[in-house]
Amino acid sequence: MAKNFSTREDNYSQWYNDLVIKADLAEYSAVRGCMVIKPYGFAIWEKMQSVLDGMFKATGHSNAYFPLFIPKSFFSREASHVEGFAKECAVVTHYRLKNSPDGKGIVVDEDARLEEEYIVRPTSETIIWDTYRNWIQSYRDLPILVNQWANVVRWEMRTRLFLRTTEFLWQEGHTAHATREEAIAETEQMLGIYADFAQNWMAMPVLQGVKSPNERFAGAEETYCIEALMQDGKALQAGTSHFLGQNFAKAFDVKFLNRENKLDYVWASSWGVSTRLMGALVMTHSDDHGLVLPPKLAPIQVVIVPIYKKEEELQSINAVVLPMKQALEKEGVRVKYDDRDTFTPGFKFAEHEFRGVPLRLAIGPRDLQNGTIEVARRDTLEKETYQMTDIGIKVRHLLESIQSNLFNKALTFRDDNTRYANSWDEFVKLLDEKGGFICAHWDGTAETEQKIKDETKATIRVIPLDQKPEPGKCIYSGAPSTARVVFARAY
RNA sequence: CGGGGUAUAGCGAAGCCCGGUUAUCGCGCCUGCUUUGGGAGCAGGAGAUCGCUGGUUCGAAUCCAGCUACCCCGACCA
Repeated sequence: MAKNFSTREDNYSQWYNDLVIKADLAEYSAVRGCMVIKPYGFAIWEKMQSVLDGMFKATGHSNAYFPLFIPKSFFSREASHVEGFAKECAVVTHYRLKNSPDGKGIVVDEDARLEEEYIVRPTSETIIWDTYRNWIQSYRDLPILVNQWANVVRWEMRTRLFLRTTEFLWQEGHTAHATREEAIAETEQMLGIYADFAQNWMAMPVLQGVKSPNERFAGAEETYCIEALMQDGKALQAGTSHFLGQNFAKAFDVKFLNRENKLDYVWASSWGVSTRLMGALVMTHSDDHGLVLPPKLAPIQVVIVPIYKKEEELQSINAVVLPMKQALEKEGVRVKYDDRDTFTPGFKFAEHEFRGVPLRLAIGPRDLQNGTIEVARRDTLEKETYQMTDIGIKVRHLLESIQSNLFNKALTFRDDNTRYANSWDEFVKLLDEKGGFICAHWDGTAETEQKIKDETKATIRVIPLDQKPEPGKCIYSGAPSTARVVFARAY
């Protein structure tokens, strides 16, 4: 499997593509820019979904579902929203096909043109706020805390598996509140949930903060984000949470009577993470031997490989493994017993390694004799032979150890690749030679940010929430600045 | 949309310049035997309208024209 597999050093983006395809996460489809997420890849996404969904429910949110199609007119209601998405919308114009007059194939029936064209949702704020108008009359109807799991379409010019596909899967939360403070609190709470998920489940350290006006969501007053650093030194936005102010309430005329019996517009938030997280997961931990998965999200946490020559040997191995597997499963460990007789042990080792299974247990005649089992961990590639007794406890400890090791490794990497620049020359040099996060002073203007982007391709990834006040001068304009922001080249 | 490239078996390639029987190789796939503690070996076998359409020719994967699709680089982006 890992034969003819690129290394990170050699060609990072080739390495990423090879990995996604050869680890069986996804493949290209017949549709340009759209991928097929394969069962193994989808199992990871399902795990992410179920954990996040639990977190949303635990904070009082409910799931609902809104239409895939959005009337074109809805989009023009909120000016900056249209501007942000107009260039990447797929549009439905007809609702019928007919046999081609020349008898060859099938054509669009021009008589079946839609009165009003539909946009395939690139995001659902407009249809949802049009709906909320009917749901909200009084402060007693608030807050509305709704999430939907859905697919969206954004017609990107260039696509990459998981990181940027024309159609992708995500969740989008849309909440409505009686006060500004409450909406902001919701926005920040969800950012916290994303950070928690990224760090404690994906083992991926993230910076939390807000976007500069240039990078803000179309229609938001403030965009919060979690930002991660990939192994090639490029930043990846892993999740966003928007404080929408009253922009959509005003655009869709959503008002409520407050406690003082006065009409007011509703305050809003929206927040989302997508299948892009899969790309983030791959690029955070994987190595030149293939995928590396944090145990908490791995579809298979432990694989057991029997080693035998004769059928009788397999029988005696089964007698030990099957009860052990059951015991592990009882403790909540996801175990696969790979007893396929059509592949050699060596092949299975390589395959599970490539697919990122955190722990591999191998057991053969020698182990049976000695009461031992060979344990190999994917993150360090270390192999060790343990006594069979109490293997359940050891496995659980090892899984925990792998989970925290992956996080610590990624954190060390990020720390090693976070640097300070105090002059323009230094900034450009660091960017070109090292990449990574660069903390620097910025004068706070969109013009300066744009110029920096034009000249270096670096953008302000995040203005950290825990930003420390520090007087300084903007690296580009020299104008005074009160604190550093984080720059990087990004996906 | 601009610039560059590619299209031959499930995948990756050779053949094309210089037209000539049955289109070649590796991986993968199928069958059998031997194997099995890091990607097994041997033997046999299946699998291709050479991207599409038309032209030149006795004869086209190969030459010519048109079309289509995909990839890479740039402008847009979670």
